[in-house]
Amino acid sequence: MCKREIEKVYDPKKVEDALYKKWMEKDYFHAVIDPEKKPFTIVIPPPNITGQLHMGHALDNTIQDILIRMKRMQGYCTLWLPGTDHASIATEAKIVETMAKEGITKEDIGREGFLERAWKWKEEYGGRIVEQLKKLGSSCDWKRERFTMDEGLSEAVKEVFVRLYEKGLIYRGERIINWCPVCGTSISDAEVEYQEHDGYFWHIKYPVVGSDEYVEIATTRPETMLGDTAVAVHPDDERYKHLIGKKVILPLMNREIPVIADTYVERDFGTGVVKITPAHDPNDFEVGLRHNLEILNIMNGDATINENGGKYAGLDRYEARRQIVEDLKNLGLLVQVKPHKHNVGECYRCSTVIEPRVSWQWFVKMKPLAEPAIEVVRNGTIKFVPERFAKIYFNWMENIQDWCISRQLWWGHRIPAYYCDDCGELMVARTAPKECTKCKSTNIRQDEDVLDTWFSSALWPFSTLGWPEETPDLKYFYPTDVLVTGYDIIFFWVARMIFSGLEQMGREPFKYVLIHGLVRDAQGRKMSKSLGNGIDPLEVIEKYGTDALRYALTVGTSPGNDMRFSDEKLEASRNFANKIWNAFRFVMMNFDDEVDFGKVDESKFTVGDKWILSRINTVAREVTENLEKFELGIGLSKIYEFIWEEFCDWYIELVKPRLYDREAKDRLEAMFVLNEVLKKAMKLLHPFMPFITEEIYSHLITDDESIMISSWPEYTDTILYPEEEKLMFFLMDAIRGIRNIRAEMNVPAGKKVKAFFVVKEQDIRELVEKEKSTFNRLAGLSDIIIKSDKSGIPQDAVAVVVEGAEIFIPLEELIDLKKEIERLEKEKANLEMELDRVNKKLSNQGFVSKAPAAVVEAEKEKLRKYSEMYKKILERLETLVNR
RNA sequence: GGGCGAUUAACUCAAUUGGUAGAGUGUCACUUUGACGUAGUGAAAGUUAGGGAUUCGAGUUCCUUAUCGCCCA
Repeated sequence: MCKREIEKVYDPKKVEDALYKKWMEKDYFHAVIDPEKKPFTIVIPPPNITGQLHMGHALDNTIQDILIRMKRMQGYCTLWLPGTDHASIATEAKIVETMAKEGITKEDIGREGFLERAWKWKEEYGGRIVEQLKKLGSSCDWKRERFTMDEGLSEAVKEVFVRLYEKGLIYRGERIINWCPVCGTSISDAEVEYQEHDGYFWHIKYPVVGSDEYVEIATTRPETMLGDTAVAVHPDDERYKHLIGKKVILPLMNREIPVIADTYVERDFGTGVVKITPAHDPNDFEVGLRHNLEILNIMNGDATINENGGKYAGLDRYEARRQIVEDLKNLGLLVQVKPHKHNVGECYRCSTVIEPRVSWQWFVKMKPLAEPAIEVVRNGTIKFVPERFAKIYFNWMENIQDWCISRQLWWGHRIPAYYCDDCGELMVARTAPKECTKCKSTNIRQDEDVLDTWFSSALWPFSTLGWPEETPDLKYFYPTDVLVTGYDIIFFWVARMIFSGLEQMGREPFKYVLIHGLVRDAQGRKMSKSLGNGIDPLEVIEKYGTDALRYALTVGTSPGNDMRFSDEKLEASRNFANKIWNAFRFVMMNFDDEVDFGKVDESKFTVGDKWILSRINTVAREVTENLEKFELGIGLSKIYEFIWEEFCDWYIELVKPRLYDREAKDRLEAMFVLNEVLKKAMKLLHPFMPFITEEIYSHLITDDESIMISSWPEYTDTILYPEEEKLMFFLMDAIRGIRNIRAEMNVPAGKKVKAFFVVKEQDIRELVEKEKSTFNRLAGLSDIIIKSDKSGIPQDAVAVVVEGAEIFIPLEELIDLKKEIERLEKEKANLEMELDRVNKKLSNQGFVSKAPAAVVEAEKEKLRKYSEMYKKILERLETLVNR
């Protein structure tokens, strides 16, 4: 160890980047398969290449890094596999946007040209977020970094598509899907968000053919009537029974459409008559199938009315709505317009109102895949943490519809399906067929569509490890251990990884799903681009350092709950880093240049030495347990309290004289304990605050090249000193008691006072004798007189009653008798309350017979202790009052 | 409409087999003591949203009401 001047204030900038660089150079993040070791694997939720690091990423990756770093130190072969997602829709939109600025459209440059641009964009900006992840200290195995459109991962996508197709689990069909007119593509059910809108119910009359009767229907989307192919009533509805089988005239279009009976109709809702538009409503589509109705598509991809819409063709959907309502009104067919709140589906990306629309798409048949995926969570093979998220998962999986996977986009994995233009044959193949398998024509073309981004990320836990190749990585690291993510993508991603892993690998993709909440702003609002209330993690790092950011994101949080993020929290975090730094600084300043711990004599260990060694040992056990149960917030608090309160406030204060006195006979032992405890504390803290702990550790006396690859502190029975813990408890209790009295009696801070310690127990007596100077120093005493009874103690003294001793401080003229009596009365009342509570408990038969013996024993011990203290207080009061 | 979560000190949150409610911030008083004022010492602050049940014992389990938030339909 080299002694040197250490800055008074910790400056993260001076160490963080350099340390990360060192770790990279030393290759510590890289996992090398070792059959002797157990693997521990996490795959990163791949951020979008278009993304900018936000607090959500910071939290998610901090949690993963904490788990990974602990496991690495515990000796697992630890792999944290990083990578990025091509984010089909988001990326395509981004590139279209930049092209628009140059006045170019996709169509201008064509598919090839567009993809060229997209890849160029990816090469240029796709790595940005990866660099930002590094600023967080993430110990990812960058040598294994993957991208969802890598060659290997693309192979995996093709392979899965073909396999599912061959098993009949992927099919192409003309079905109703969610269409986003702005993104210009279909999206899956999961990608639709429902938002309450203020709308209207338009009540419209449809004339019945061959009578002067009308039926009245109510609709929230009148423009869809252009595509009506029936009206429906409930089969048991007496009001309309006579109309079933008849026809009505569809106004404006003047088409005759049938009146059908279907139990889907709710008699009590609206008028009890429903218009049926199979091409533009999911429920109507089902009705249409049951009744073999015509599917009449009236809309183009950009949500304008198509040629099937008669005179309304070419109008935007909302303009068409306006005109249709106007026309109906003029025809006298509009009965009434009622305001109506209803939920409207919006595109999760661009918030455009979704248009349900029938079209040819590719689907994954979900039922057979969902069943085993439900089972593995049901039977505990995969556990959600916290458990309640399993319910959300079940709810979704049990009600799942087939998954629409085709997207009308160019950026993504192109669907490996081919059509023969001569005979119409459909071919699904891993490699493009040269000729039609049926008619041998070479006139074939590939499907234009690409796959949903989530189709490829669903394969992430195994595609990144080399699948479909049987790679050593795959064999060793799969299934992975924990997946860490926010609750917002359970449906999008977690669920799909589970069924994909089970289907392709025959095994679950991970054992635990650790769910965290959202990071909100100081007012509790969701951080969003549009609100502009987002806090940039990189700015935070710049200002407070990465360790402070990570601490602030972890402390006092519990899994699955949202958290607020504020400057106050960051300041507290930074202060903690500074506190640690100064504790370390103290140690460094007092170490000798040459220290030989080989000469340490354990018999010279003081009560304080043994106490702190015993405590860090226990803390190590507790923190390990917390981390293994994913209780990161609790674990971190324990380390915090240990370092700040036990190590800094007490141990360092205790040990100072032994260091200042260069001749002290137990100076070496003090240095040893400081080094030892700081080492362990840094190790326990390292997963949370990797940089400062590494920096400090590198200056401590160790055999390790880096804290990152040092061994995790393990609890051992041999470093457990209950007797010393008890004595230290007395020491701290007594000192606190004296300090308290001094403050209450307004004794000037610098004034030293004499104290009498009345002690009965031998071990405490010995402690006070041995640690006399400690008491003097920390409690502001000038002298301590140890006695076994109260004889000879001046009357005008204040009394401090603690467990194990009665301490008297003669304050002479300083004492205010009235005040002292008041104080003692207050204490008496407190003790009476405690005694009352304990007595009630112990006199309760139920408690004594049913509570665990240890709990009863603890209460008895309290009774003994409080009675003793109570007795002393009474005596004291008596002497003062009788004076 | 169904489900889930939250409601704890002035503020923000913890409290994971049910065993006398804790922290950070803030507040008040004192302290230029040789690691740290991004600090130290001491203090004040809570009928754990309301009601009920189970239990020897409930912030924790169950039921119910209220308010807020989220997810699903």
